[in-house]
Amino acid sequence: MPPRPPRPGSDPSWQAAERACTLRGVTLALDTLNAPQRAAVLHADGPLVVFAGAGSGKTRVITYRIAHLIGERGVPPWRILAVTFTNKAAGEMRERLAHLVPQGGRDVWVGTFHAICARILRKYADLAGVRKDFTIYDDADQRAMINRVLSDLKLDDKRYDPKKVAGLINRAKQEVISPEQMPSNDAYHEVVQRIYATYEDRMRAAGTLDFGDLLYRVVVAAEQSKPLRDELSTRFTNVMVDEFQDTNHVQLRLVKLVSEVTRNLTVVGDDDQAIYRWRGADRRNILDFQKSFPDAQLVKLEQNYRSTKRILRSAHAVVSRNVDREPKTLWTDNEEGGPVLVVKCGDERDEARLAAETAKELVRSGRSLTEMAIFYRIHAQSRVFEEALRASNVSYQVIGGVRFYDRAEVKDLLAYLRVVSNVDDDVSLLRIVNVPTRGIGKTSLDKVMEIAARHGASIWSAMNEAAQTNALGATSKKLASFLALLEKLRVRASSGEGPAGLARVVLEETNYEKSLKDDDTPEADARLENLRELIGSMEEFEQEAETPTLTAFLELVTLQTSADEAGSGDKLTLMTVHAAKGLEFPVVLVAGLEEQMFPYRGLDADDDPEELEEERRLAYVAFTRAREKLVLTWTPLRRVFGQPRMNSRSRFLDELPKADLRELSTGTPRAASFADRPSAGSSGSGYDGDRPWSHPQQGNAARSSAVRGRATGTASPSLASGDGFRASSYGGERPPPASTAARGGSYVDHSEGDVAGEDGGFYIGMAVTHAKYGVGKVQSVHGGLPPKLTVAFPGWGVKQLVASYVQPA
DNA sequence: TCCGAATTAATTTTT
DNA sequence: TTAATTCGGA
Repeated sequence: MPPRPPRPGSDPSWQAAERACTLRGVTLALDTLNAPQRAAVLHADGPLVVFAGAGSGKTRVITYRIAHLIGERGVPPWRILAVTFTNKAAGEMRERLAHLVPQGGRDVWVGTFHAICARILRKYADLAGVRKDFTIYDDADQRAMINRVLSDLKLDDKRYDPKKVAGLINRAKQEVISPEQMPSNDAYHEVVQRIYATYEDRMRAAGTLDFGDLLYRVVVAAEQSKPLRDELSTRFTNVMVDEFQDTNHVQLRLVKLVSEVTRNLTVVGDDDQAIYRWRGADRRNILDFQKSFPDAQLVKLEQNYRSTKRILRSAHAVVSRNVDREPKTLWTDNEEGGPVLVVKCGDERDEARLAAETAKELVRSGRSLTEMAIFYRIHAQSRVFEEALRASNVSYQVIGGVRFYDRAEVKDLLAYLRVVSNVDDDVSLLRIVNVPTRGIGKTSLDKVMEIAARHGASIWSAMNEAAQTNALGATSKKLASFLALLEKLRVRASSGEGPAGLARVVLEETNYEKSLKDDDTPEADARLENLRELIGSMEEFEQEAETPTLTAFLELVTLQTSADEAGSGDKLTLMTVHAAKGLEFPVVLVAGLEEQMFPYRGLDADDDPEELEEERRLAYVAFTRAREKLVLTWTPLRRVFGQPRMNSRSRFLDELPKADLRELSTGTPRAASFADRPSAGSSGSGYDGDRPWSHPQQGNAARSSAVRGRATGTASPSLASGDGFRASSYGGERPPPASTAARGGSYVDHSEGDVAGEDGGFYIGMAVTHAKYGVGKVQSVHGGLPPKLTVAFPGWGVKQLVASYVQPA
C-alpha cells in the first residue's frame, strides 16, 4: 500500500524549509500554496505522481519544487531534469527558475523530450554511436528520404504510401522496435520492414536523425552501452516530467532509465487532458504510475484558480461521461460567472462573423484582443475566421498551420546551411543543388544518385566523383562550381562564421536574393521579407544563445514547433484545441461544435469508443482554457471541401448543464438580402426547413428582440456585462462580408466571386428550377462568362451549372 | 526543360 | 475550396 501523502498543513516543517531557502538566496512563498500543492513541492525522496487538474497551479508547483530542491536540499541545478511538453513551456519554466533561483536556476536541464535527447546525444555522441554534428530531419525531410528509399528499392509509392510508411517507422521507433524486430507477418509488412532497414542505413550514412530517432537512439544506446547507461541513470538526482498523461512508450522507457538509480521521479499530469493517443501516448503511464512505482506518493491538485464555477461545471459535465478515468472533481472558489453561451449560427461564415463581432465587442468594452482566443478542432477551419477578422479589421495571429520554417524560401536557405554543417545530408543537398537553377537537371542527378547507391556513399561524395571524372559531360563543370561554392561556405564556417553571415553569403553567391528582387511580384517581396526575418533570427541567436554554433541553430529551428511561435502585439489568437493545451484566456470561443466536427469523425469513421473519449477530453481541455467567458458555436450548415454539409449540434452541447447555459442564435447569414427577397431561403433547401434565425429554443428575451424584432439582427455576446447577451444591431452598420469589403462596395449581398451585374439576380439560398433536376437551392454564385451556379438539388446532389439553364422557382 | 492547363487529392490533432 | 501534382505542348 502506498504511503499516504504528507500533510504539510498540519506540519510546521515547511516554515523551517522556507527559512532555509531564504538563506540560499531562494525565497519561496510557500504559505501561498494550498495543502496539496505544498505537499508536492516539499515531497522528499522517491517517486511522486501529481494529478493536476486544469488551472490548478501545476507549473507553479513544478518550479517551486525545483527551487526548493536547489535552495533547501542543496541539489546542484544541473542534476535536475525537467521535461516539458513544448519548447515554449520550457522557456517559461527556465525564466521562472532564473527568477526564483538567481544562482544556478539557469543550469537546470529544462526542455522537451526531443530537445533533451538531442542534447544527450550530442554530449555522449561517441557512446551513443551517432555523429556529433548530426542533422535533425523533420517530417518533410523524412518523407523525402523515404521517397528516395522507395525509388532505390524500385517500389511503387502508390502501394507503399510514403506517409503510411513513415507512420509505421515512427510507430516502431516509439515502441523501440528496430527493423530486425519489426513484425513482418505478411508480404506488405515484409516490404515495409525492408524499407525501414534501408531507411535506417540511409539515415546513418547521411548523418541524420529523425524526430523519433532522438528518443529511440538514447534508449537503445543506453541499453547497449553500460557506461552510457550508468552515466544517464546517475547523472540526474531529480527528474520531473510534466504532461505525463501524454507520454508514449519510449518516453516512459527513457524516464525510467534516467531515474532508475536515484528514483526521485516526479510526474505531473491529468488523465482528463490526455489528447495525444493518436501519437502513441498512453494514459496508462500516469494512471498506472503507482503500479510501476508501488512506493509512489500521490497528490491531487483539485482546486482550480482559473475559471468561473459555471465554466468548470460545464467542462466537468462533458469529461465526467468518460468511463475510464481517475475519479476527481475540480472545484473553485472563483465566482459563479456568466452563463456559457451556446450560439447557433447560419453557416461557418456566420460563425466567423460572430467571432469577429465578439472580438470587437471585447475591444469596445475596453479590453485587449490578447484576452481572447478562438479554438477549432482542425486547422482547415481557420481560414474562414481569418477572412472574417480581416474584413472587420481585427488583428489576429494563427498558431500552427504552416510554420514559418516550412516556407519554401526559408527551407531553401536552411538547406544550404545544413549542407554546410553536414555535407552528407542528402535530402538537403538534393533540395538545393538546382536552386536557383544551375542547369543540373533530373537526368544528371539520377546518374549521381546511381553512383551514390552503387558505392553506398552520400550524394555529396558521388557528386565529387562525377565532377572529377567528367562522367556527366558538360554538367560536370556545373557540378564542380556548385561544389566549389559549398567548399567556400564550409571554409568560412570552419573559420568561425556564424549562421547569419553564412546565410548572407549564400544569398549573395547564389543570386537567390537578386532573382527575387528582380521578380517584382508581391510574392517575391514576401519571400525576401521572410528571408530577412530568418537572418534576423539568426543574428538574435548569435547574440543570445549559449552555444551560438551553426549546428545548434539548425537544431533549434527544426525542434521549434508551431505552438512555440511567440505571440506579440495586441492580437486575437486562433489555434486548434491541441495547440491550446496549457494556455488560458479570459474569453474563449470554441467553434464548430457539431457532430462530425467536434467530436471529429474522419472519413474512415470507425466507431472507436476510445476515440470518442479522447474527443471529450479535447472538449474538456478547450473549455477549461477559459477564465471568464466561454462561447460555444455551432452551425447546421458547413462547407467542407467547398461542398455544403449538414450536421447536427454536437452531443457535447447536450451534455452541458442547462442551468449554466444560454442558448442563442445569430441572425441568418446575409439576412439583409433575405429580407429584401422574402420568398427565398425557406423552400427547396436541402435541410430541415428551419429558418436559421427562428430555431426553437429556450426563452431568451435578448434573442427575441434581436431576432424576432428584425430579421436582420444578430446577437453578440456582451463582455461588458456579466452574463449579458445584448442585441447589437448589425443590419445597417454590419461589416460587409469579405468579398464585398474587398471591393469596397456598399453592403448589398452578392455571393463571393460574384461580379456585380453578372449574377443575373441569383443569390445564395435562392430556389431555382432546372429542367432535369427540378427545384434546388443555390449554394454559391460564380461570376465570369458565362455565369455559373452551384446548386443543391434534393435527390441529385450538388451540381455546378451554367446559370442560364435554371430559372427562379 | 519549362510553363501553363488540367486533373485530382485532401482534413484531424504535432513532438 | 484550394493546393499539389501530372500532363501536354512549345
